[in-house]
Amino acid sequence: VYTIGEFSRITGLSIKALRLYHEKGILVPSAIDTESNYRYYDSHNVEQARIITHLRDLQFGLVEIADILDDVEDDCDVVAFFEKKKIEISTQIRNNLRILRDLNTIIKNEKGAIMASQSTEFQVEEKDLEPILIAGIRYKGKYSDCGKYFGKLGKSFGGVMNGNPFNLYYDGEVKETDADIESCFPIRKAKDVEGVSVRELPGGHCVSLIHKGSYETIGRSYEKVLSYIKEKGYTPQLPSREICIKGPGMIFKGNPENYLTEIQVMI
Amino acid sequence: VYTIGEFSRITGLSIKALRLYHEKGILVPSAIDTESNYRYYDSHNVEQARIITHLRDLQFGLVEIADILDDVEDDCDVVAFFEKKKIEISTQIRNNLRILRDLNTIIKNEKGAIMASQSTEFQVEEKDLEPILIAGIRYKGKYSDCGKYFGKLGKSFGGVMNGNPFNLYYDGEVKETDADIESCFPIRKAKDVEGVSVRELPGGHCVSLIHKGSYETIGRSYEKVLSYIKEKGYTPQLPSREICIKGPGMIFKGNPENYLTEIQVMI
DNA sequence: TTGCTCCTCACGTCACGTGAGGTGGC
DNA sequence: TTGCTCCTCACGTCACGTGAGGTGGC
Repeated sequence: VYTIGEFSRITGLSIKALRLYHEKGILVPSAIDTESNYRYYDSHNVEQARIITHLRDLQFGLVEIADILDDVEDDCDVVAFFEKKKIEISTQIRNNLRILRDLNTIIKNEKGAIMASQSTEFQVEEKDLEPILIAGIRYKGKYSDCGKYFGKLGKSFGGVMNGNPFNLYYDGEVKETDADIESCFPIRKAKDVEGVSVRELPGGHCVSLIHKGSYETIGRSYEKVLSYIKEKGYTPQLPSREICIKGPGMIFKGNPENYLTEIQVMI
Repeated sequence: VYTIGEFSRITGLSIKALRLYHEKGILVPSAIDTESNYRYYDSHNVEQARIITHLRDLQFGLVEIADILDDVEDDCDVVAFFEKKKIEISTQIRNNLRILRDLNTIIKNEKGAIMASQSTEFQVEEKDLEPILIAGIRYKGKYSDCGKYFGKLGKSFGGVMNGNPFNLYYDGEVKETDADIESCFPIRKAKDVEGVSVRELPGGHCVSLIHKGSYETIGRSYEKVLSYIKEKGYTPQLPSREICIKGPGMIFKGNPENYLTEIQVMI
């Protein structure tokens, strides 16, 4: 026979837990001193404790453990309980995997934005772009519609998105409304979705500038890009690209002063 | 402006939850009637509620949400919180996957045992056995040592175990102690482990009988098998196999009266 | 006397849910 | 008057942990 302290050390269950299990009738000491109320445990209790610990490790609650202990004396009878628990655990796992995906998406986005805002002084520069696989939805409307379309794309391509969203502008001029826009996501794997164009966007040489601040002031950055192109004697090509490096976040809207948009004009 | 009921319907947060968030300072109504203490919410609150809901979906507790809301106004600043949460969630997933594996193992074992005990009337019968890939540890000792060796094998081959554990007996006679035993598990995939023999156990024709009850009475079942073999004029071959269809369970010891052991003697 | 072990309350944690009991406007 | 909405306590859930305050034997 063991005192509660010894028994706690043997079983790895805390004294507080043991008192609780006693109170709930889950693990009753083999003897209790009527004078002092001291609890005394025996080797049969050790076996019970092993079972309880095992069930607790499998995420069973004390009430469930009590039920199992009452109804079951053989592993056979436990199968129904376990099937139920299996469903619970599977649900938890699925949910946690979703959370992990969401967290990763946000972290990746934000890290990209932080790096972009540190690494560059927002000068006009020339770049070579690789071809990329994209999914895009083309429509006539205004810039602010793009959030809606990014949302749509996100639903269909959530798992295979592979970089920041961007818009393609097919108009030669700036149009406030009725503009010809394609909202796109780089993706890892092609997939057929109704109303979405999945294709490879060709690479090439371009002139690029990162615009800092609200979208409303992007005109000034565009002017810089276009005057640079003129100066160098390049021929700008449509569509132009606007990559959303940092816009309103998934969680917070953030301060528009800190939004980052990269303008790319192919030449 | 909305009353708490309207706001609850808009945001999908319960009235009780909204009152709690108010109390905790996480989501404070834009106005409160000094007379009636009625809470009134506005569109800014709707945006706050969206953020809170999103964070709650990502398994953040209310205290963490309060911290984030205090410290953060841009998704950038949230990365540290999210990295931490990512570790938490990953740990949960790993743990849940382990639980799922454990549950599946027990369920599979018990279902097998239930089927075995229903499908047969425990008659001596002849069977053809397929060759199987096994991992085994051979030792000299007594039957009751095998639990220890099954435990060892379980640790090394936990992920690839593929059926019930069994013992091979290399002695022609029954020995209480100092018997030549190999404790084995069928496995799905070979793996090199120190002190463990991994190999294919050949198939063939055998005489089989399921023994019901404690191991101590298995001698009688053996006699039945051997007299059947003699009757038929077969030549028994070593080692004989004893498959533990149902023994002491992972959780409960169960009643030895219900233990099932299949004896197989190759001929 | 000190240190150790045991005991019994009672309260805290977490994110609410569930009443009870009452108010005010339609 | 009835039904609806809002309010404030206060208590329950879950599996313990954390004291407080006291006992008994070495």
